[in-house]
Amino acid sequence: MKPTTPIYQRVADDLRARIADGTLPPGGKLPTEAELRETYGTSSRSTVRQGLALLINEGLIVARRPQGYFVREMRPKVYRPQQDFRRKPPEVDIYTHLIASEDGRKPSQEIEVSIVQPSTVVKKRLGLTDNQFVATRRRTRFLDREAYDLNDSYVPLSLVQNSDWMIPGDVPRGTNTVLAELGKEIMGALDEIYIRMPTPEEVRRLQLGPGTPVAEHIATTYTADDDPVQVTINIVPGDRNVIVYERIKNPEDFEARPRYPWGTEK
Amino acid sequence: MKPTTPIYQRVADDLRARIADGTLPPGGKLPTEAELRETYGTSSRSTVRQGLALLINEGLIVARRPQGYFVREMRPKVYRPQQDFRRKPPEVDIYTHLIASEDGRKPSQEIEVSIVQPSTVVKKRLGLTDNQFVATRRRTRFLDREAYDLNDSYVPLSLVQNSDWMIPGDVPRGTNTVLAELGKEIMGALDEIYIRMPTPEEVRRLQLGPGTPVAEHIATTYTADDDPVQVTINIVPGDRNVIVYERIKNPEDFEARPRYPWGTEK
DNA sequence: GAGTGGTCTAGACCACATT
DNA sequence: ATGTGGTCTAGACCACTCA
Repeated sequence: MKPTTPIYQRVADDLRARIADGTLPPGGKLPTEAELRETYGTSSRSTVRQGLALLINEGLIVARRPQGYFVREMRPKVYRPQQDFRRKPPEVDIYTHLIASEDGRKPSQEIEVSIVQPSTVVKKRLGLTDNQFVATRRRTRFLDREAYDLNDSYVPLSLVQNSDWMIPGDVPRGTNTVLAELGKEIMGALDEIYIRMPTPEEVRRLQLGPGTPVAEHIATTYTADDDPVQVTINIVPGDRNVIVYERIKNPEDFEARPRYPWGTEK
Repeated sequence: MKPTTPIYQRVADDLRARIADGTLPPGGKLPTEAELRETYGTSSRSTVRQGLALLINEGLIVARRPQGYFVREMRPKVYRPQQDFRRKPPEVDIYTHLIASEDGRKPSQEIEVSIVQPSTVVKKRLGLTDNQFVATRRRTRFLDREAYDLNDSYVPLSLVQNSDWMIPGDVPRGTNTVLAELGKEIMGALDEIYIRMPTPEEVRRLQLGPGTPVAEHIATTYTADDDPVQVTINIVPGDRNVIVYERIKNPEDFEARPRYPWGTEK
């Protein structure tokens, strides 16, 4: 009956409990590997490191060489409201301005426009055949220099060739307005949210710490006659965002709705 | 300039590439630790294990002792549609029936009802003072025996005392109907979605593999006069779910909307 | 019984930030 | 210069499943 819990598990469990009850506060310093080795009997260095690795992968602590291990501080989360789709379609390029008004931090973005072969994910959602190309706007968006999401939009090339959509910079009136001028007014959208660990590429672009999962948010927008127009793939780091949706029975009540009222902490 | 990449990184990078390009298909067997040790020169066992640990934490592989390491197979994702809030409020307890009709798998759930002191998360959203208690329905929901989410609802105790809400079983007409009968008709909701790694408790209850992140979905429902009624906290494992929302400009078009049409794979 | 991964030991040398 | 974590070596014993 007695499957004595491994030493590295006890290390992780004890430290996790001390983090949970506040004995080790956010930003606080953990014992060094040498100290832990002593605390938990004469175990070897890799054993305590194995325990610490668990906590790193849970996103609870970070290692800062050569200062030691520290309890991770959650940066304030970004308010990411779902736009009211009943009054106006979502405007992707004015996102940063929306956020700027909610928060003291300065938004900026890097935009890169190109023509590519669509991935199967994009192809399937736009209903494309094999030899059709798509135009893509790849954005990395920052708040006070810190990257806070990746946002790549795709539309069939035939649709936007020679339009403002292809301008490699901010489109002040919003890309959806451009699409409306091209006869593709957005009337609805389907959002899919996948939860997963980031790829190494995403870790690099978003400077993610270990143990930070992401949401992959795929939004497909449609015209009134169910014609898919644009696919947007949004990579949202879990440690600096909360995704907020509002649902309401009667759209006319919208003004009275509670916005996201809980500030920066859950 | 040449910071030679560590051996364990090369192990992880190579294997990750082979998984990405399909050389190692889902369910396929990786080389054993001994084989990898040989492939990457005379390195020691812990070195290759360190590389494999990276892939495990990325959710790409699993270790099955004593068969070896295998590429993780994504189980078909559960369709989790956003109910149409404009026609009827969400009915939490008939969730399982909704899903049963979309999918061949058999749903079941365990429900436990109790009275507790609210956590700060719940207290804040329900606007409670310090000495108010809440009633809670904790559910673990299964599909073909596999747990696929945790769903805990909270309402002020004063509201539902002696009502059907407290029945520790399925409430066929839905808990929101019960609340409506108590004078609290749900007219809107605010959804927050946090992305994070699971707690050990969640790992246990959902039998999560390493490297599986979760979404914590907090839904707060309101009456027409902005009175919070119920908080539901839903823990959604990332490896067996996709969260789907639909947005639409004109509610009357709803019937024509595209549902989630992409089956079990992204 | 053979082979797998799980746990652990007892060292080594290194890069790096702070003192 | 010191002490930290990062990487690596070269073993050990164990539990478990499969042939």
